[in-house]
Amino acid sequence: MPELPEVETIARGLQRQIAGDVIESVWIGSKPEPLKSSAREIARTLEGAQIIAVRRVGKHLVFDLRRQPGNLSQPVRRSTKKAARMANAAKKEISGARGTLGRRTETAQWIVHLGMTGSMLIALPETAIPPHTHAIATLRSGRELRFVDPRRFGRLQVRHGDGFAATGREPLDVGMEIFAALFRGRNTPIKSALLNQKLLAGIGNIYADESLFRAGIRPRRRAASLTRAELLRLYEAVQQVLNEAIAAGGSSVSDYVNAEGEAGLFQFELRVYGREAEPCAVCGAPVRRIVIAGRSSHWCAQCQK
DNA sequence: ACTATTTCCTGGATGC
DNA sequence: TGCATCCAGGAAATAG
Repeated sequence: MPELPEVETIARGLQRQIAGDVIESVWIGSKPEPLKSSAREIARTLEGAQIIAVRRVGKHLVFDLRRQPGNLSQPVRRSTKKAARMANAAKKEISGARGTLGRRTETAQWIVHLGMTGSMLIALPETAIPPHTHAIATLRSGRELRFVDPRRFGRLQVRHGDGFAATGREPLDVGMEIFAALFRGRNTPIKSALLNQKLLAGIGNIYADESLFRAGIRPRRRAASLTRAELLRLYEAVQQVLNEAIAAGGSSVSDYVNAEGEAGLFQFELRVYGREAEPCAVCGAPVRRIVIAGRSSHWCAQCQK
């Protein structure tokens, strides 16, 4: 399931391959459509837009777009000096790192949440369209961007402007003091707190379990009961696990593949997730599985207190 | 204001 | 073999 490292891997692949490309047309199929914006609004926003950048925010993929309002995809006319000047200004903006916003371009964002089983694939049009393909964006380069999601928990959305923000802190950017403050006074199990996207954005079931194992903290411990030393261990464990997982291209435990359709490798490094009854890699005690907030939680009773 | 539970969805695993 | 049932889980909705 795509969590922070998986979404980061996909975003990097997309950024490398399709940044600068232009979306020429959009097809949205299947009903009910997995959308937060209407199909019409998504098509209207994406068609003719240039992809300036692709990045990750929490578990969301964010496509930063730039478009010429009221001037879909046809080239800018240069019949007058004024038009030429404006075209140059627009060009400068597109090639420049972050120019001032001109009158002739506007920014928009395509926000994609992959849910449990979603993938965003770069494909050539001649390759077979896999089952459960819910949206296809055709690019000027001739390639296609395909949103595939068997379990349909993913969501597509467009926004005007460039202000999409995560609901919670980025685990890899947050400082220790703010991290510790997130859990202060919370009576919920630390496992639930780690999954709460309004606190930290991007951690899901796999990396919550792995982080707690590395930090030596039982998943049922009340968040507020963690000592400063434990919070520090958790802080470091979260960053370590996420960074290692990103370096390994994510964990492919179910359907996850990156933008090129390749699996990750971090599933082989998981120490407790999905290892119920197997011996703990550190002490040999059997890994346990309990349910917290309706989610499987894997842990070692010897190593975690 | 918080916390806990239910719901959505479908392929794969399990059970009889 | 076949059919029914269960399970996985992110996040929004609902309940307490």
